[in-house]
Amino acid sequence: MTSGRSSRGGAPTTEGVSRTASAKAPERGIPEATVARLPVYLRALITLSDREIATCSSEELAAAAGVNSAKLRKDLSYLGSYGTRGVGYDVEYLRYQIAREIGVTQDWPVVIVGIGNLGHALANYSGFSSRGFRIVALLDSDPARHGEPLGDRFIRDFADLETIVREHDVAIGVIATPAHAAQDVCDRLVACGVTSILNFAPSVLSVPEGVDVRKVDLSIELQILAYHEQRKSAAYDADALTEPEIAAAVVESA
Amino acid sequence: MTSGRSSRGGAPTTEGVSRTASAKAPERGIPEATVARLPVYLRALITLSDREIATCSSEELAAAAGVNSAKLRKDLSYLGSYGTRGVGYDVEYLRYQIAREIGVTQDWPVVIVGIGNLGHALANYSGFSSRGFRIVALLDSDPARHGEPLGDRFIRDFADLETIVREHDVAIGVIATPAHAAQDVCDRLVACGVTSILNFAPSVLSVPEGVDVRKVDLSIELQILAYHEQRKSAAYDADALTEPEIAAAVVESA
DNA sequence: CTCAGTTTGTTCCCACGTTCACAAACTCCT
DNA sequence: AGGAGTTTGTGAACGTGGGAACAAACTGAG
Repeated sequence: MTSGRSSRGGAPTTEGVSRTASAKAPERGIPEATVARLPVYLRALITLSDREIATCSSEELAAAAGVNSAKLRKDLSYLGSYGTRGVGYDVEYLRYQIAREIGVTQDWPVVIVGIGNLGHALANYSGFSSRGFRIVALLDSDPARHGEPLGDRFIRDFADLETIVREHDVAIGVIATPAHAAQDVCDRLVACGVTSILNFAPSVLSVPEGVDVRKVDLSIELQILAYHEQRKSAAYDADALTEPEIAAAVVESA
Repeated sequence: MTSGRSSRGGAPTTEGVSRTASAKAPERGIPEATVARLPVYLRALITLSDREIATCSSEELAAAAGVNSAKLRKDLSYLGSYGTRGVGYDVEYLRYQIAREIGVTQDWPVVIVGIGNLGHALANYSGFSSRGFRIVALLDSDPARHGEPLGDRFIRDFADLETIVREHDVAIGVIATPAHAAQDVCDRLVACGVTSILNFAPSVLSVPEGVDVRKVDLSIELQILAYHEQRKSAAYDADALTEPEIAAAVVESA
């Protein structure tokens, strides 16, 4: 078990207290960056598993996941020592361990709020159900949509939210409404006891402590690409100019 | 005017050389984390602008964008000195400067490949067109879908890709196909000269140097939420156990 | 003009994340 | 058994990012 530890963090600057309340003492603490990659590793392992590959090296798995092998090994080391030196990783075993660590070995009931174009796409998305996420309700505030069949469910009234959340013990909510409705929906979800929210609406949500929000913003992703694309073109332009011309252009733009 | 001054950059820590070769010397280098936030600031400024607010402080803008004000000021400082001390930022002016820096003051033709549920949602998404992104083609390899109207376009054959890309000088492609088709589509896009790709398919794309890929993966986002959700529950469980019991449980699971 | 009040731009420092490089631990062959 | 070859797990160096704090630069009142 290598009780050593040490080296991590090192300076307990703002901690000191810590032991105050109850738990929180060990805080196994898998870094956030690692958590974000675990699902990628899991998918790569599932692919290998489907191809009936029993064992793989960190190099192979890293290639399948699109990362550097040293990073992969360090990431996996936060979970424990699940590999064998000189051999590699057992695909099925590692797959199970990662799935357990992420929590996808259990069933997660999910509600989707806002059944427009995106909501339809989400409701039909097979990637949800295949990873332990079960859509228990599709909610919309527009009465014209109530009762409409979608996937293996029917669209229901957003007013039924609280009943549904309590009945199915829902912890995760997906917001796919227009931006102007997102904060209201979010507040309602939180009030019902939902503590994790995936937000597709282009708006900043404010939530109380203890509630996690992740946002997916299509427009922002495109803008980031546009920025880099613009710089690629600018690099060409810069090559076409001599240094004095660059200096002149800089002054001009100021 | 403030001709001289500058003061940008400040600490030439690891630079020193820099002046060596031709271009690449200045390399204004906005940090990636900052680039990812600029679209958020832009959206916040547009909201303020719509409310006819002429000026705002870093504190106000930071609140609207959901970030810390020191971080916001530092981010903006990479673009230049666009604020006035003791006053704040001119909303319209800053809005324009950020839009120009990101590149959304110009028009970006975009093709979407794979018109399933998600492709439909993307084609109808207003956030694209409102930020300078113009969808010039919706492509799918399924002949049954060709000619189908969607938004203000018709679905066309994927085989037309090269013609369309050359005709409209498309630099950005969106992949919304099933996972198994994504790498092929990606290769075709790259071969036609597309250098920025937004990938919605749950697969790792490999591209040559110089091509940017960003991925949006709904399933991964949910899994990250599930991980944190699981730990919240685990915290409760831990509270219910005494320390020896925790130790026992840990050993057992290993 | 001067002074008090306000807000930006920047510096400094710490925490986090990435990568290299290598010892430890395993397999396989002779 | 022993040694060569392979691959993991991790220590250490490096780079990036975040936040507190403060000097610089502005406004406005007297």
